[in-house]
Amino acid sequence: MPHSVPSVEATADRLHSAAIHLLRHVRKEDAQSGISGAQLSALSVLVFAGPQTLGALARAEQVTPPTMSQLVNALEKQGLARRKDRDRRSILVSATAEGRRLLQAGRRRRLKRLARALAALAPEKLALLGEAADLLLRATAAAETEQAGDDNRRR
Amino acid sequence: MPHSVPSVEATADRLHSAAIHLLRHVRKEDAQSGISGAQLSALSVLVFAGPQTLGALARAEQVTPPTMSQLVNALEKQGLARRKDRDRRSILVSATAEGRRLLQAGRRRRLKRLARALAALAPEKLALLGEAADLLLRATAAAETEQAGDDNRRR
DNA sequence: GCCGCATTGTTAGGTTACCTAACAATCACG
DNA sequence: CGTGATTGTTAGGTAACCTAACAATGCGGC
Repeated sequence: MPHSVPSVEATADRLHSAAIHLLRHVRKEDAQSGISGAQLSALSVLVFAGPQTLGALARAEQVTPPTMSQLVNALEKQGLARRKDRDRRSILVSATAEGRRLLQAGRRRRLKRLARALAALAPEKLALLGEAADLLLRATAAAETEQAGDDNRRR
Repeated sequence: MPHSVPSVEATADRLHSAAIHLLRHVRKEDAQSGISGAQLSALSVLVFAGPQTLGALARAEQVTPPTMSQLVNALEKQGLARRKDRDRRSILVSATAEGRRLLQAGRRRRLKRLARALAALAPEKLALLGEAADLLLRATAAAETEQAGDDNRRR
């Protein structure tokens, strides 16, 4: 087992840890949004991935349909999302303008906090981080689609 | 507003997104651990940061003391953590050997999944990711200690 | 020494997030 | 058509969180 070159395992470990700390850091801003983490996260999917059926949204959030139904109830009651019939059994959930506003405001707070943490870095370090983020996004996205079949079979 | 050099804001944004996707990806393994996400996360702090008072653990998990008390109850009932008196009002919570085992097993599953996603990358990309992880860890850690005073004042 | 005040946890009681089981309705397709 | 798979919701329960109130202890000033 070679280890002279950066091992995949060690890199995975450090990335994992970094991601945990990063999100723990920025999540401190979320209290100010006035809605819960679960609702915020669902809303975020709606805003960035667009309108979804309830089932798709549940899968995206790794939650069962009844749970998502109730989260959407809460979001609707606050005017942040809306149900719309697609055919007569499935529905499309989408964010309202107010939902988008609330989400973006919270997101800006998160990013601002993260930006403060990055402010002291030299430009080339920043560039390196940017490139790393892109690599990571592509790698996890690829792994998702690969394992989509797997996961479906497993449930 | 300059944008020729990689802007801090844009980089923060991509890192944020990458971290979210990364954790969403690996979290799929957690169901197999048999305990809940909240318990797993608290246990992880105990294993990696060592024994803590209940209050410190609550702060680390960004949760109130009663909530943490109840999480620790659950962990104790399963033999994964243990309370120990420090003086006669404060207690030290620590992971048991079984707690450490369970945590490490889950962690290995997470890392394995992440490693699979990284497997296709060229060695130099891996090295880049490793360096990025380190940079990030240091940057967020520094920001934490800086804002510790701030946060204390705010509560 | 001791008195007040801050620190540390727990109890009580409530809300929200999540689950499984059961169901209702609709769609798709032979 | 009618049967089986898909899509949501209702019902009922547990776990995760909160605030308020409290009990007990530690600690610094006098």
